[in-house]
Amino acid sequence: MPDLPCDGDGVCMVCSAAAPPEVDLLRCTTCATPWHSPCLSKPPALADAAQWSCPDCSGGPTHAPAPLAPGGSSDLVAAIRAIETDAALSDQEKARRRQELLGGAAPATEDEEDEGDDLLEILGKNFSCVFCMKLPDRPVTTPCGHNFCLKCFEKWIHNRKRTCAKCRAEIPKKMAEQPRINSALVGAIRMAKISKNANSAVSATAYHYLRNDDRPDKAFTTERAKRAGKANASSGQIFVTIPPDHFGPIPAKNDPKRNTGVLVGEKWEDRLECRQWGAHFPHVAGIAGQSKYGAQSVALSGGYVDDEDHGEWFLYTGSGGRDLSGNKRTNKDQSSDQKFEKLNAALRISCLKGYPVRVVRSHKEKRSSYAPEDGVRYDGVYRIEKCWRKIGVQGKFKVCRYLFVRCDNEPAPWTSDVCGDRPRPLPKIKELNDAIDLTERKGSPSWDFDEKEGWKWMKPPPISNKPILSGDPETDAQIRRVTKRAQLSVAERLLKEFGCSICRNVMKEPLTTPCAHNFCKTCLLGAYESQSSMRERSRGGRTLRAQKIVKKCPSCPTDICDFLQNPQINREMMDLIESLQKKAAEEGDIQTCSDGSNGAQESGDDGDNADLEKEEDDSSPNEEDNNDAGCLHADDDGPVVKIVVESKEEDLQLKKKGDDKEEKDEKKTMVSTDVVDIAVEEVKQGSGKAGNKEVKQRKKRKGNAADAEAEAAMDTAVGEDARPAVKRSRKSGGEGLCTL
DNA sequence: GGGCCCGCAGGG
DNA sequence: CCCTGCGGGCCC
Repeated sequence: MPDLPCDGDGVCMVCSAAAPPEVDLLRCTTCATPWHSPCLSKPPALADAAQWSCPDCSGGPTHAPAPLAPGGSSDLVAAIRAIETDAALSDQEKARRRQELLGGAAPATEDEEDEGDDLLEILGKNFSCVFCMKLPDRPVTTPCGHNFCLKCFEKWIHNRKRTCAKCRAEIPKKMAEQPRINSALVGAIRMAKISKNANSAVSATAYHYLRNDDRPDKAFTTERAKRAGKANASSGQIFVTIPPDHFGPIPAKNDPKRNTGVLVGEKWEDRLECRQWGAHFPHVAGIAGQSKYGAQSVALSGGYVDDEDHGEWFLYTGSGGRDLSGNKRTNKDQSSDQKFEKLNAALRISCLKGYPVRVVRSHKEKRSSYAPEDGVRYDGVYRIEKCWRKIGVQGKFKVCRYLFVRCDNEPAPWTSDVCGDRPRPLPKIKELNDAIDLTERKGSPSWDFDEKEGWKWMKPPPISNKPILSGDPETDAQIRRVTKRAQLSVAERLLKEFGCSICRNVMKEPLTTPCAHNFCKTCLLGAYESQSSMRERSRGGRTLRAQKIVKKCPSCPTDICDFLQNPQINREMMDLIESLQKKAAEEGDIQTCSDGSNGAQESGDDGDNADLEKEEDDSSPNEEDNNDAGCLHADDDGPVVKIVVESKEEDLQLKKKGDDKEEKDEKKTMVSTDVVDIAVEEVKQGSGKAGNKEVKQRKKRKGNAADAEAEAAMDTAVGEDARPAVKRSRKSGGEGLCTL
């Protein structure tokens, strides 16, 4: 028998004793509900009765966690589970990754802990449920702008109270009957808690839960290719425990499978297998790197005729400047200048910093005597001593050029030496005479030679910005999502929770509608500005009864007309937002210097860079979209004002994640049929276009080739799409084929 | 050996 | 999201 309280009439819902004697009644200190103590499965000791919280409020078994908002901790749990089940990881490594996942960055620093505390404090100061005095669990917000736990609120309502416990304002029937959880608050509170509990409670629970989950071991055989062969395969398990932005050799400690590390001369069948051992991660691309951070590795596979291989040193060509239309991945012919951007910029950073760059050679490089006969081979680390541009051998366009010189403690696979490299004089490069944009390292290199210890990091290697890959695409995608969130400061993430879905900025004077959507006061009111709540109708000479106008919430079909009569600012939320903004502003400095963009700040090398940037001919793409992305607006239907009196049953309870898309589509169709109604006012001009885009995207998802083509035709005809036709052709070609 | 094709991974 | 990319299978 579950524990049940006394009902509204004071009748025990367990034993049905009407009006039990007062001594047998226990009042919950949290929700004030009376309980018949003899019927409790675990009645409190007499001494504790004064402090007693009922099973509903104290988190007993009936108090199962509510389904979380989309993108919530279920992602997190899945990601943690993946770590736990990864047999390739030592317990220590697992712990480290869990921590990374939960805390945001590798070893949790004091700062982070402080941040968590601060935020919880801020939250606690601004929010507390009047009933339980705690941070609201499943928070609901009254139209008068006060926040409570759902449970506490329901208890209150259940006791036939129809006024706000805080301000005594009347609570509308709808809110009383169907309170909505304010998911913006849920997110904010949860994040603050996670950031606080990263090292203790949360991870401990997760750890236990996952330890017991003995899913079959994926071992090291995972090959996720869906079709035979590797032409279009997924890469499979990653065996080494380095993040994809790890520089330098792969040491034994990151090779839990063999405990040898990746040794010079190791060979693999192909690029996918090479990737699994971390020597060079990209599946197709020749350069692994990030434009503001550096390049970790390159592949020599004969993709660029300008390459020139001399074993201990070689000349490498940058990427780009080629026409990849027609759904190609590569193309021998240059058709435009390469620039020091993207991966080419990454290589240049490695040059400036003197980072070690891993090099793999592929059998596909036919013109080099150092290339392996078959497969892909790891040849150790090199440094990029100089880079520049020149007109490529094809004669028309500029290419980026890089001088790589070997600097590895292990001998190269082709030498009979037993020792690795020693610093050697730079080779004389003829083409340097007509080099453009020459860039050389000015400061001392990060990776350098020490007479006693050989090649080593003289300056600490750059701190990784990425989680370690598992090779399982789903897991990695989840981890990426989680860490991406984690990369924002906690305060920023909290602020993100408080975005107004009309103006997309952090809310000013937030209003919480009875349907639990949040907007800036001015945005929401502005959206209905020209509408009065009643509409005088006259037909012929006589005046008809005034008809009530329905005003739809901008985020859902709920009529919020009554709420709009006298909307109350959610003061608590407003105060919180202000504290957070202050905190985020303080954090600002720290954020910017930890994001890895300290790339090319070596003394004095900036002059060069600036020059380069200026000189680059600007064939800037005519982007029709700004980065505030159509997708943000796409689900923005704007408030729809209509005059129909209809009772639409809303079932917008907390939806499970994954239902999101359907919900959106549902909403869309609903609106489009409703638009027949008399007055339709859209908040945003141009939302029609956004909608159009959304439709296009959906079609694309469905792979509707005919529609896509019609669309493309329309684009051309209307001239709306300013992209060059070649760029589209790769995409449309792909679509056409994949549907058949 | 060359051309075509396209799933996938990563950068921004 | 959209774009890029020194692959790999397959057909000619």
